[in-house]
Formats: sequence, C-alpha cells, structure tokens
Amino acid sequence: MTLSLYDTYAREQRDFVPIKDDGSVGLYCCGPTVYNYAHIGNLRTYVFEDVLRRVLELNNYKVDHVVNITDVGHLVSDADDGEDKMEKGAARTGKTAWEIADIYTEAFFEDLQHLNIKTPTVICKATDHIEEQITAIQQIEAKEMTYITSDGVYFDTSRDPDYGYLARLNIEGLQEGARVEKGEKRNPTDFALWKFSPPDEKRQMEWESPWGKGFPGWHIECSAMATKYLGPLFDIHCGGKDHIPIHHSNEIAQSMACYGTRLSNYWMHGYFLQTDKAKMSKSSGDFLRMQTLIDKGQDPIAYRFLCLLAHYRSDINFSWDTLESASTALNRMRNTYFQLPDGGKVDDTYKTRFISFVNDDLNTSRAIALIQDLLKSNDVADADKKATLSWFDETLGLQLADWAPAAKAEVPEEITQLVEARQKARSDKDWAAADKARDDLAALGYEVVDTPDGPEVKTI
RNA sequence: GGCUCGAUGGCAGAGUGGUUAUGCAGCGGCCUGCAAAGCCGUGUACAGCGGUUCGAUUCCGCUUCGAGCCUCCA
Repeated sequence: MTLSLYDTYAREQRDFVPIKDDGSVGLYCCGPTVYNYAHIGNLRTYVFEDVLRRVLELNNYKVDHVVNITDVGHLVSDADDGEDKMEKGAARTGKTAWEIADIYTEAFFEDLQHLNIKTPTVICKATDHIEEQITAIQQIEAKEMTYITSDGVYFDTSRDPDYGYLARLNIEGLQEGARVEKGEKRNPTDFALWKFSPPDEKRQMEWESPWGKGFPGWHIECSAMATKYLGPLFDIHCGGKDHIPIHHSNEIAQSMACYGTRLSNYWMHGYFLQTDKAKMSKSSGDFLRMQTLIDKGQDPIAYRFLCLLAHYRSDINFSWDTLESASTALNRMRNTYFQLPDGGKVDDTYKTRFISFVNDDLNTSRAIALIQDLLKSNDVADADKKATLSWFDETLGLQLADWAPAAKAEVPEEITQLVEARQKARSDKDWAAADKARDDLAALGYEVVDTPDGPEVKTI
C-alpha cells in the first residue's frame, strides 16, 4: 500500500519513493539545544517523528534515524553583545558549559524513554563534529557565498536565487519590515556560519578555525552532520514548524552551496502544542516538562496518546482537562485490552484499514478511531481483537501489552475492620450503617467497591 | 509592517461537494441495597458575507478572529 507524506517543500502530499533502492530510508530530525529541559511542546515533535519512523518500518523500510544534539552555545540574538545560551546556563548554575550539556542531554533521553520513543540509530553532538562544520564552511567559501564581519563569517543569501523557497519567503517584504535589524549583515536573511570569540574573554567552548578562534553557527551543524551520516541528499528531514523560515531554509541554502542539493527529498514539520492559545516557549521561563506531568500523577503515555489523537500537522490546545480526558480514554482501552483473551490472530480487514490511515500522511487520529471500531465490532473474535490491537500498537507505541491494573494496595488493619463491619451491616441489610462505613472509609482516604468476589478497597 | 498557516458541537479533534468520525464530559436506561466500574442508547457543529453548483461544512473570493515566523525557539 502506498505511503503518502506531506512535503513542506512541495506544499503537498506526495507518494513516498525512497532515494536508495536497498530498502533503507534516511531520516534526520533536528534535536534539542541542551541548555535547559525540553518542554512537552518540544516533546510533541519527537512523538510525531517517532510515529513517522514506526510507519516507515511498518512499510518495511530500514530507517537510518539521525538526531543531533546541539551542545554548542548559540547566541541569544545575532547582535554582537548577545549572550550564549550554554554559557548563560553555566553562569546561572555554576557548572561548566560542558556539564550543562551533559545534564540536559541525559534528561532529554529520559523524556524520550518515558514517551516510548525509539532511540535514534545515530545520535550526534555538534561539538564532536567541528571539523566537518569547518570543512562545510570552506566549501561555501570556495563558492564565494560568504563574507566576514567583525563578529563572524556570514552566508550571503543574496547569492542564492532560490533562498527561502521552502518557506515561500518574500525577501522584499522582509526588507520592508520594521523589525529586521541588519547590523553588519548585507541582507536581513544572512546568517552566521562561524562566530568569533570575543577578543577580550575566554569562552568555555571555542575552537581554532581558518578564520580565527570561535564556534560554529547553528545552521551549519545540521547540514554538516546530516550529510556526514546520510549523504548530501537523503529522504526525510523533520523538525518543528518554527524551523521552516529560518533554520531549514538556511540548511537548504548551505546544501545548495556545497552540493547543489536541497539536502532532503521530503521536509516534514511538527505543529505546536499551545497553552492558553499561545506557543509554549522555553525562553519565557515558565513551561511544562515531562517531569511536571509525572509529578502531578499523570502518565507520560497518556501524553503520547494525546499527541496521537490529533494530526501532527495541526496545533493542539493543551489543558489539564484535555490530558485528563485522553488519560481516561487510554485507561479504558488498556483495561479492555488486558481483559481480552490471548492466542488470536491479526484481523486482515482491520490491518488493511489501519495501514491505509497511517500511510495517509500519518493520520493517527483515524487510526485511533479505528481502535474503537475494532473493540466494538461484532465480527471479530475477542482473541483476534487483542492480537489486532497489539499489532496496531507496534506503530502507535502505547505499550498496551505492558500495562496491568494496579496491584491491590496493602490495607491497614483499621481499614480491614471497617470493611468487614460494613459487610456485616450489608448482610443484616442495615443500609444506614453500611453507608456510614463507606463514608468513614472515604474520610480515611479509601474507597470500597463491591464486586462479585466481595468488596475491594482502593486508595482514593 | 511583511510572510505562512488555520477557523468544525461543552472540550479535544478527524473527515467529506449530497450519507454516523472518534474520544472526554452531559443526558436517559440496564446493572447495583446504594455507589463505582461496565454495558446500551442519545442531543447539539461545520466563524460571517458573497460566488461557482441541481446541491457546499467541503471549491473560490472578501471580512472577522486565531496561531506561527520575521530574535534563540519543536
């Protein structure tokens, strides 16, 4: 069955045809800048990329999945006095920039584990690839598409006639805009390939280069590492939609300069998770991260489920109520799955429908609606429902098979006595006493539920 | 100011030129001494105004509103 994916570059959904004919697919995903924790909006994009990878695998491709770690400091702004994020983080915490990077890199991968996101096949750090970045800058320089200012080596975007096509940038419109500060740049869209260290201070992260001591610009990192691991033209490049106008436009410009390619055959972008009708932002200081959800007793997989409920190409409005409703739905599904018998086989009709949905530009929302159909179906045996749902879950990653109802908690003697007293009252049909016992238990934080096998006690 | 994208029921969110999305919440019922869970059933929607069409929520235009980018940003 044909896999069809929306390509931002073409602005349309295209049937997927891999570049190589050996069954492999090159997938590059822009990773985190590790100067702080990821927030759940960031994480939504990695969930989307994980589903993309799983759908590619469902289509029998072997996915070479590369994710970068931006551990080089990058400027807060392009102005000369801009502070560096890594160095700023170091100053804030009293740790070195290198330690900061390690701490947040580790936290990032913990977040991915919580969300059942598959580990990339290649994880590459910018600081481990300085040589490759310098080489790439030299290649661009050889094409005479760079110039040097007092603070760095810049890419001259006016030398690229197709600059900004990905974002359909209107260069003249940008120039008319009031908010663009050029500084020493020749064009508003020009960007730094290499930044010089300030002459009077020692940076924690700096390297020698043909242009002087300094550090690489952000955009060259992705181009250089993607090319190193996947070649100058590979299949799919992903990132958040905010990368379309700047970061990805610049990556493409760099690749055009170096290799005459647009770097990736497909450009795919994850949309935002909004809170209070606004984008969640690291720089605004206050944001929700995975640990915040966990601390509030939320299940990370419920968040993954929430992400899957919507199409990756539409913004989600996040609220605690929304997460709660996703969580309720997921738990019902888990319970149902748990109670279904094993030993069935995957239902072909549902399998085909599932593939048609996820192959249609990752329509996970229809795939999840299909689960409801399946579970309510009168035509599929219970054991087959379980096998089919289990097969769906290889792509959805909800870890249904790993879930089990919470074990019965240890109950203090005092509570057991109350429950027994209530049972006695019930058998005596003394409903008032039974209800009082229920109220007393509730006051102590326990709920009693009557089942055919007798009363069960749960903490509230 | 420029550019890009969007607007679906109480909430979240699919989809479609004429026909049930789905989930959560709500309501009614079954079950239960009561309750919880579960099961069955059920209402309300396609921002506004024009246009194309036999017919538009779906296509086109305008208006209004919203988000994003233009500064690091998923």
